[in-house]
Amino acid sequence: MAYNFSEIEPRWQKRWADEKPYKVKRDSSKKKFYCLEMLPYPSGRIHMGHVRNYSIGDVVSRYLSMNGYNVMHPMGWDAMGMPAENAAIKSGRHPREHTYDHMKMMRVQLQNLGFSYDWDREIASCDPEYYRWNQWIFLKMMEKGLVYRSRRSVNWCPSCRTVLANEQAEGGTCWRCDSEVELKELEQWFVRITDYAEELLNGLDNLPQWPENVKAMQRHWIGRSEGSFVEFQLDGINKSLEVFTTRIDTIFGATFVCLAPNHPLVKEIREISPEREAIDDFVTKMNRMSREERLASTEKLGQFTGIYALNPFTKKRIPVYLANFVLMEYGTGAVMSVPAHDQRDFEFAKKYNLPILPVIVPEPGFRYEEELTEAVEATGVLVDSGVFSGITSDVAKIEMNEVAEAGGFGRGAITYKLKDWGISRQRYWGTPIPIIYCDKCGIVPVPEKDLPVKLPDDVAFTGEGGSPILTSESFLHTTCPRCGGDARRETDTMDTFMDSSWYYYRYLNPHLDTAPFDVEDAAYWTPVDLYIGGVEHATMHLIYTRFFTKLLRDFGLLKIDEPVKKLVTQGMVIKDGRKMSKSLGNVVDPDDMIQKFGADAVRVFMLFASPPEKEIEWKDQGAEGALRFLNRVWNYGENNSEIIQKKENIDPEKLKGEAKALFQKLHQTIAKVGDDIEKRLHLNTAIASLMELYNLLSATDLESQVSAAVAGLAYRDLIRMLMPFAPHMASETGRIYDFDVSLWPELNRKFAVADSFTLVVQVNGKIKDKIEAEMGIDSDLAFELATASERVAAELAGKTVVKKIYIPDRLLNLVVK
RNA sequence: GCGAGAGUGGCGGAACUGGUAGACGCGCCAGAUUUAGGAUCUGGUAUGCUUCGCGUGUGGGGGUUCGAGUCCCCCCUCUCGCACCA
Repeated sequence: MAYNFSEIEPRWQKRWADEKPYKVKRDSSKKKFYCLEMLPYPSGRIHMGHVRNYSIGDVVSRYLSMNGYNVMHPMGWDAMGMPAENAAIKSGRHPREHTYDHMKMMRVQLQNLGFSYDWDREIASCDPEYYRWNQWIFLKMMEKGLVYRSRRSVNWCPSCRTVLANEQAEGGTCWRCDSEVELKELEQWFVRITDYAEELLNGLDNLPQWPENVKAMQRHWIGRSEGSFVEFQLDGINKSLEVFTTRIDTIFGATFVCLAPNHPLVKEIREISPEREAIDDFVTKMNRMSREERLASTEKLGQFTGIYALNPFTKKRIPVYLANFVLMEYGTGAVMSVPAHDQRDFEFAKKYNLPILPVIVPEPGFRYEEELTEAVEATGVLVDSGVFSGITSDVAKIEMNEVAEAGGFGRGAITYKLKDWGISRQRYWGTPIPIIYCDKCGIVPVPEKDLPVKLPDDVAFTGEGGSPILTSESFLHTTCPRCGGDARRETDTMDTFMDSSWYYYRYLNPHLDTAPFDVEDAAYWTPVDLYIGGVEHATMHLIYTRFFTKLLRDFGLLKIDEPVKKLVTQGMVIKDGRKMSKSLGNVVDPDDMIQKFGADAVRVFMLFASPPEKEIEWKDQGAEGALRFLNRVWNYGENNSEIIQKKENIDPEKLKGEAKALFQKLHQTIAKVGDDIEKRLHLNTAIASLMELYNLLSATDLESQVSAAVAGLAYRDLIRMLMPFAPHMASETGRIYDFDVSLWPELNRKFAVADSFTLVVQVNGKIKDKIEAEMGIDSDLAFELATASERVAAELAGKTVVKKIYIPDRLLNLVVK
C-alpha cells in the first residue's frame, strides 16, 4: 500500500501539538544551539518562500536535537504594520482582529508542515506584553541620549500617509506600496544609530559566517568616507558655506562651488542676488522633476547664483552655482568643484564654460594636453598648489587638514551615508511612542511603571485625516506625570523595524514581566547560531538588529557584540522562470501542494532541488519525484518488515561481500549527511546521498541472514536520517517497526571508508585504464597493477617512464617519453 | 559606472583540499506488468566518429601544472545590490 500521507501527517502533527516534544529549557549541561528563521508578517497565508525558509531551519533543528544539542527553535509574528490598518479602513474591522485571525490561520499552516517549533515561546509584536518592551527600550535610549526630536524634511508616502526611513524609500518609491515618495517637513523622533556607525562597520569583519554580498551591502549602506570639511567665505557678505570633500589635496584646482538646489543657504542668497529670478526658476524646475527623471539622466544642470566664494587656501574668488548633481542628503549639501580631477565637475565646467585647472600629476612624466577630454581622478603629486606643490596627495591631505584646522576654516572629518533612524510613523497599528507633551514641563517620558502605553480601542478607521489614533479622545488626553496638569500624548507610533530588531531575545522569556528578557537565559542562548531569511533584509532589518544588540549590550542585558553567528539568505522560489505574483497568476499555494503531495514530499523537494542560497523553480513533477522516493522507502519497509523489526546484532568486523558493502555505504552516508547539514548546509546533496543509500539497500540481496540483518539496520538508520527532512513519514515508520527515530545513527568512522577503490591510471595525464585496487596500496604496488594492464602496457611500449605521480587511493599518472 | 556572485547534459543540480566531469533527481526512450491509461518495476540517456573502440567536452581566449570545472590573466554573458555619495 502506498504511504498515506493525508492520514499519517495530521495524526503526527496532533501528537506533536499535544505532547510538545520540541519544548526546550535552559540546561547548562547541554550544548545549546539557537536556530532562528525570520518571523513572518501575518498576511493571512504563508507562501512557498516561507515553506523553504522554515524547512531549512527545521532540518538543522531536528538534526542537532537528534545529536544531543539543546535546540532553541521558536516562531512568532511581526504583527504590526500598515496592511492590517489599511484592511481596517476598508472593512471597518479592527486591525487586531485581522491580525489575530491571520496568525491563527498561518499557525495552522505551519503546523501542517510539521515544523518543530516550541510554540510555547510564540510571540506577537502587536501584543502589549511585547510592545511594552519596545517602549521600555525607547525610554532607555532616551536616558542615554540616543533619541532626539527634530524637524526634518522626511520621505513621505502620500498613499500610506506616513513617513518612511531612507531604506524604505529606496529608489524614490515606497517599499510597501510603490507610490512615489514626497518630501515633507515634520517633527520626528530619531534614533542615533550613527553613534554606532563605526562599530557597525567594523563589526562586519568579525562575521566570517555571513555571506559576502550581505556584508558588502551593509558596508555600502553605512558608506564611510574620510575627507575634510572646508569653509568658504562668501564674497561681500558675512556668510560662509561649508563643503565636504575627500580630495582636499585638489583644492588649488577648485574653480567653482556648487550647492544643492534645496540647500538652506539658497534662500538667503536669492534675497541679495542679482540672479534672483533665475535662481527661483531653477529651484522650481528641480523640485518639479520627479525622482525618476532625475535618476534617468546624468546630464549636469546648473545655475549661477551671482555670488562668489573665497577659496581659503588661494584666496581666489570663485563663482557659486546651484547644481542638480549635488545632493542635500550627503555631506554638507555643498561641494568644491575641481573639474580637472572630478568627472562630474568636469562635465559641469565644460557645459558652463568654467576654468579647468590641473593641480595633480598622477605619475612621473605625465603631461597635460592643451585641452582635457576627461577628468584625471588619480592621486599623485601636487603642482601649482603654493607651498604644497611637490608633495604627494596623501601627505597633502594630512597637512592641508592641519592648516585648515589651525586657520579655523576646516578640519579632517569622516562622514557616513547612514543617517539617524527616523522612527516616527503617523499610523495607528504600531507601538505608541511613550511620550507626553505638557505645556508646563515640555516633553516628558512616560514613567516605566506606567508602561505599556496601550493602543486605544475608541478609534475610527476612516482613512481620512491622518492617523486613526487622532480620533481617540481617551488616548489623546492625559495628565502630565511630572506636574499632574493636563497634557497630551504623542500620537506617532514606532517604525515596525523596532519590533523586529530584538524579537529573538524575547523568545527566551516571552512572558517575563520584569524585563524584556532574562540576562542569564540570554547569556546561555545567545548569540543566534543560525539565522535564515530572505536577502531583502540585508540592509534594513539586519543593520537595525545588529544595532539593537549593541544597544542592549550597552544597557547591560547582553554579553555579545553581534546577534548572529551564521547567516543564510535563501534564494527565491520562482515559477515558470519568474517571481511568483498574483498579477502573473503563477502563485503556488502551499496548502494545495500539501494536499497533493503531503508535507514531507513538499519539504523534501524544496530542499532537494537546489542549495539554500540559490533560486529554486517550483515544479510539481519535482514534488512528485520526492513523493515517489518516500513511497519507495515506505514500500520497502512493508515488504521487508520482518528483517527491519528483528534488530539483530551485527559484528562489522566479520562482514563480507554485499553485506559489508552496504554497511560501509551506510556509514559513509551517515558521515556525508552529517557533514552536509552541519558544515555546508547543502541539504540537496544530503538528500541525494540518502537516495543513494536507498538505491544500494534495495539492490541488496537478502538471501543470507547477515545481509538481511545489515539491511534491517541500514533501513532503520536511513529512516532516522530522513527524520529531519520527512518527519511524519519517519516517525510513522519508527512507530510501525518499533524503533527510536529521535536519535541520529552513530557513526563508525572505520567503516565510513570503502576497502577498495578505482585506481585511475593516466599516461601523460590521459586516462588509459581504471583498475579495482585495495585501499592503502603504495606507489610501487599501484605501478605494478598499472603495468599489468594490457592497455597501459601498450602505451608504455618502447617509452621510458620519467615520472610517477601517485595520489593514494585515487590515481596514478605516468609521465613517459 | 561601482560592488557582490554565477556561467557544467534537454532541465534542476553534483564534483568538499588541483586528481575518474555529469552523483542524485526531473524529463525523455525502450522493455516488463496492465483490457487501456495512470501508478509501479527493469534498462538506457553529454557529444562526435569508422561505436566491444577512439576522440571531443564545464561561456570564449591565453597561462601555471605530470594533471585545471576548480588556481592566475584577458574577454563575453547573465543575476542581484548600489547608483551623480563629493
